[in-house]
Amino acid sequence: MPDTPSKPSLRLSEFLPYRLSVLSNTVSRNIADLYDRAFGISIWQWRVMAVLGENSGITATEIGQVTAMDKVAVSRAVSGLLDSGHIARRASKEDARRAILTLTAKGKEVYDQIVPIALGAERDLVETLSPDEQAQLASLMEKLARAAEPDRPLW
Amino acid sequence: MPDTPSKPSLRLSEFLPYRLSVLSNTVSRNIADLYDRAFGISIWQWRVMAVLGENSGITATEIGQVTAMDKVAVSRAVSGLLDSGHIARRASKEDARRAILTLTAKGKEVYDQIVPIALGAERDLVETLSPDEQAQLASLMEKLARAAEPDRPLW
DNA sequence: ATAATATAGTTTCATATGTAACTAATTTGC
DNA sequence: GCAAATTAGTTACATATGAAACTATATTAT
Repeated sequence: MPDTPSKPSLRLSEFLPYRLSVLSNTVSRNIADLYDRAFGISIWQWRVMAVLGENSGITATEIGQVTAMDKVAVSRAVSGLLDSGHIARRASKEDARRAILTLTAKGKEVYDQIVPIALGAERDLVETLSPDEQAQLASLMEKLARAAEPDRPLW
Repeated sequence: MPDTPSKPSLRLSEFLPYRLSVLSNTVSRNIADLYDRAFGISIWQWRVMAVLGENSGITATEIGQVTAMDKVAVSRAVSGLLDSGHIARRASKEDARRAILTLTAKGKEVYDQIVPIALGAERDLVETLSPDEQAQLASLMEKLARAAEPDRPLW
């Protein structure tokens, strides 16, 4: 029996990269809207602040490594956050090329306000999943991330 | 016992929206690079072609609904694909505002070449998962998508 | 029939983003 | 100790993107 003409062999709506992209954009935009509207902070700026909240006093390059942002994106986010007074910068004593970044008091305040918003949004999302499913999700994403980028740093 | 100061209550690397975003961008960029390099087709153009490959003769607005692209993005992708001769446009007889879009012969050829590339890339990604895990992934993403966008069309 | 409203799609404008070129400081090799 | 190569970060330029204004057609209400 000859092959049936097998019309469309790709259904966009079931194509994993497409579904990932739509899901990710929807989720990120929903959350970013929250803190952008409240604090005028972009998604890239928030990532920088989030990293500094976890680990104060690191450099732009280190932020780039942790956040998967390229150095231009980091530079621009840092520049905006300096202007708005959310972070401060001082030159490293050991290496004058590097700049040590920290949250200012104002930055800490905003950070402390955004964290529960971000975590709440995440919770709204994952609480539709059972604890088992949440664990599955984490594991599956880890595997996919490793498959997509084999030389990825292990976090 | 007083609360411990609970340092960073948000770890970016474990924050689902962030992980989704990094994963999605990595995956999409990997695949888009393949057909961009080979055919000079952008990710938005590919989505338009993918929809027309599944369902020929629809309008820009319908493409936007199916692909979650806004109408400006569709308009630009369509414009580029018309220029490159991958799709054709004719006015609808019932409604002169609408334009009926179809893949040209050239567009079909390219479509038929990209489909296996895209599916192969998807397979490389998901074949690291067991069939069970693949089913879990689909189900989890469906639940998350519904939680992220409650009024989403059911596909 | 006609004025008001709505819809399909394009264009404009302002902003965001990525690549490459650049500046300044540091490290390496000799 | 110094020229060559690296590294941190910024700037410039070209392109991508999103929001809003716009054009043309179609629909609705009177």
